[in-house]
Formats: sequence, structure tokens, C-alpha cells
Amino acid sequence: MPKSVTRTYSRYSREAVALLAGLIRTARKEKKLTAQEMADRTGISRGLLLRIEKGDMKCEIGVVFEAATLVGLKLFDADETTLTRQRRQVEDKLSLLPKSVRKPTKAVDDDF
Amino acid sequence: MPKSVTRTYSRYSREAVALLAGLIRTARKEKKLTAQEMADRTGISRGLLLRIEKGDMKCEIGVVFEAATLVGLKLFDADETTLTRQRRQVEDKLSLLPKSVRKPTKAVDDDF
DNA sequence: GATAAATGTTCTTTATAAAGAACAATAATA
DNA sequence: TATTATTGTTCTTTATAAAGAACATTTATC
Repeated sequence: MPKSVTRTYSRYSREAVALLAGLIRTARKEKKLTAQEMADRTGISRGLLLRIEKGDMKCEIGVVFEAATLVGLKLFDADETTLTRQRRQVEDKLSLLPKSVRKPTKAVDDDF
Repeated sequence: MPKSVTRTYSRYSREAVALLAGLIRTARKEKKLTAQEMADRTGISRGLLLRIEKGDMKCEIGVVFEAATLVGLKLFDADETTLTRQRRQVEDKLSLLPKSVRKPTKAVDDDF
């Protein structure tokens, strides 16, 4: 990540990450897991779990989803089977769309 | 990230990330945006967008959600207002739960 | 109130994510 | 079919995410 990129986020995605973070922390407490216990089970450090539960935008999506999964959160409101079916559906739809997005040429052959 | 941690992911979170990735790519094509255009608008490199759309677990959650937002995907099936309300609701719930999870002491004073 | 567990914060080290460029492969149009 | 935009891949460089430890703070129980 050269050139020190300072990222900006829309309100929407910040809210979404914050919500997910809150849901994770809430679920952990309802399951009566300490941060250390949950971190161990998720295979991450306690520090990272802390950042996840604080809604840090820079955590890898993989570990965030994994933490959410560990405490039983349903992403996309779907169980595993539904998730897989939806994913396949999207892949199918994608395979029908043009493989590359072609911008119409500027000159539209209007030399009449 | 010292000690070279090789992460493992549950099927569930892999499917969830893959679904999100597919939804993003589909939405981009439906909006007729090239990868470069969308990357520019999102403020990321084309290479990163490629990884996002391939479902790379190691992308930051912030940029993934930001890309999703840019093409109009509704995370948690909610608009911004709903998202904020839900977030506040979770914070409130959280404020009522014990601030730390205390494990019951092993010795339960059973010396009678 | 005392105490110990849990949480939060800060530091250093190290593996690696991301930028950016260059090139190859593919596929949409003329 | 030829052309060229788009997509995909690979490389190097650099900023930084994450581990792990150490310490401070908070808070649930005794």
C-alpha cells in the first residue's frame, strides 16, 4: 500500500460495520464468552477481536465474518444452505452478463 | 502479524464473502461500470477491486463495504436510516449487559 | 471495600495487503 | 476477422495490520 492512502468511507458503510461490530459483541456477551476465549476459538489475538468489536474498518473481512459466525450470527439472514444457493444463483446470473463492460466508442460513425 | 498465521475459515463465512463478492460484480456490470471506473470512484486500485470481486478473505471490510455501497447494495437489507436505528438499538442493548464477562470461580465455597 | 479477572491501551516486531506499473489474455465492437 | 478496450496476472515497493507482551483501567464478585 504505497503512497500512504488515507481512506474515506461513506456514512452508510461506517454504520454497517458499526452495526456488525455491535452485534458481534452483544452475541459474545450473551454467550458469556470472554474476549480471550472467543479470540482463541476464532484463532485470532485478543487485540484484533477488540478492534473488530469496535468497528475498525481496516480489519480483514474474513476474520470479521469468522467472528460473527462463531457467535452464531446469520449473515445475509441466511443459513449455510441458503447462502450457498444464493451464491450459485448469483454466479449463474453473472455468467449470462457480458464478461467485460464495453463503453460505446465516442465517434458513432456520424459522418453522413 | 508476526509468526506467519495461516488462517482457516468456516464454510459459512467463505460462502458469505463469496456471495457479497458476486453481488458486487453483478451490480457493477448492471450499472455498466468498468473495473477501472469503479475503482476510481471507490478510491482504490483496480487490482484491489479485482480481489474484492473474487471474494478474497483478506481485503479490509471497510473497502469491501464501500465498494458494495457504491453500486447500491443494501447491507443488512437496510437503508441508512434503518441501519443507524438498528445500530443505536444494539448499543442500547449492549449498555444493559454486564461490561465484562465474569467466569464463576472454580472454588464455589463448598467447604461445609 | 478488597481483589482478581476482564477489558482496554500502547508498544515493538514482522508478515503482508495494497499501490502502481507492465504485460498477457480475453472479448466486445466495427 | 481485426482492433482495441477491458480484464486478468505478476512483479516490486512500501505502508501497515496483526501478534504478542506489558501495563493501566475497569468491574464483577467475595
